[in-house]
Amino acid sequence: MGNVFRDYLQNIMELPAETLDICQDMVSYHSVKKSEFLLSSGNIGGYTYFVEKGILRMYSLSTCGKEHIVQFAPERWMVTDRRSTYMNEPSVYYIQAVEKSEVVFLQRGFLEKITSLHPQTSTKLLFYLQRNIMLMQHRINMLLGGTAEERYLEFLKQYPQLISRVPLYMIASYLGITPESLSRVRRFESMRSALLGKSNT
Amino acid sequence: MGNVFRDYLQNIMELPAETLDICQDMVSYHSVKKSEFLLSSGNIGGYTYFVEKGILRMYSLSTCGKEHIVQFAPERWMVTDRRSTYMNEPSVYYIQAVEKSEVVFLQRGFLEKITSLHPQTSTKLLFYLQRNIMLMQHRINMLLGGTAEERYLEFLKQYPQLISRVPLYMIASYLGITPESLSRVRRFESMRSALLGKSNT
DNA sequence: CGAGGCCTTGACCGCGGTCAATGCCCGTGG
DNA sequence: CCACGGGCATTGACCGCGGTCAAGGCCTCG
Repeated sequence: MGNVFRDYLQNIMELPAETLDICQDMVSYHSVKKSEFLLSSGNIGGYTYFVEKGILRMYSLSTCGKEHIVQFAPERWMVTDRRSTYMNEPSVYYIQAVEKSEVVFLQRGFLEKITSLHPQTSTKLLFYLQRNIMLMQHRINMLLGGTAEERYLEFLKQYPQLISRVPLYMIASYLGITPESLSRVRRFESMRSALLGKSNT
Repeated sequence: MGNVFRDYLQNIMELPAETLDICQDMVSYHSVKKSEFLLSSGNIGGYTYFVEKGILRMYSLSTCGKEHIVQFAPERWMVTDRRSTYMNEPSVYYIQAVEKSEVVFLQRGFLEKITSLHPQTSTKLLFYLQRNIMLMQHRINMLLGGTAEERYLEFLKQYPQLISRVPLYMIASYLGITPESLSRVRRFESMRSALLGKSNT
């Protein structure tokens, strides 16, 4: 198992090393190649994925063949289709590596086991989920209200690390617009900053 | 405190009555009138609201004065601006009664207290939050992909109880479209079902 | 060096937003 | 009991943002 994950559990989740050792057998460490799939639509998701290095994305495929990215998971994020994993239903999502990644696979029930072994962790875990919900609320708010341009600017603000690492057509899909549209928005942006003087360094 | 809430904690959350009694002072029961506000933008949210009867909605106001409904909370749902309540920041949301409602106010930290008193509850609580995230994932998916019509039909499927109780302009706002647009969609729907014969009873 | 993936550009078009007017329902008060 | 008024839903005319389609350029990788 990777050290990033150990670190995360011990420092962020405040989980003692011993508890972690007990659960060793519920986690495993994998290298995944760019574009490799960890979950495909139709299958049942058995794992939650913790990203040590790289980026995963979770997306669905609409009937007309379009990808909709529900979530990016860069370093220290977790991703899973909760419906599939917890309800034991076939997933409607794909989880795929955007770049070569190092990923910790957490077996279904791992987090529950940890909280039962060490109840104090549940506070942290609840907090993590709350944060997750917060972010999703905010995103819904954006999708409801913002124009293509506003959403793009908001994305830049919130995930500056991602723009350079994720292909634009995926970002477009995350924002709910087409690559063409994103391209137009970006042109306007660069024209604008050119006019205002090159105050961007 | 209302019985619905007691029921919910004891049967769904499997919380023993004694534990609940210890926390009595962290909850309070209120009747709220239609259109009354429980939280206004700019204030700090101190409570999570559990709806015993009625419907609450949480929404934001965009700069151009438009409402965006993040969530409806009918009977047995909880609603709160997690960012504000847990980060102690002024909220950007409003929480308002859609109809006359009976609401239990849970003080910040109530749920945490419960899980610390009775750790088994955390599993249930985690489950509740997971469910919440699941639903939001699904909604994001809809907002990303669906046309106005698809979103409306999906809403009908998921929340049939709400259409008759919530004014259409709020549903439009929840779907991220204008009332005019929703009206057009509904006309098409009724024309369609008229043509196909009145197989709708 | 070739091929394929990604980004951009332009022309066109349609969904859904905007604005304005009308209708409908219902609660309130004279 | 009826008249009035205000909130909500609907309709129509118009328009613009962003989607679609097709083509071209560029970079990377085999």
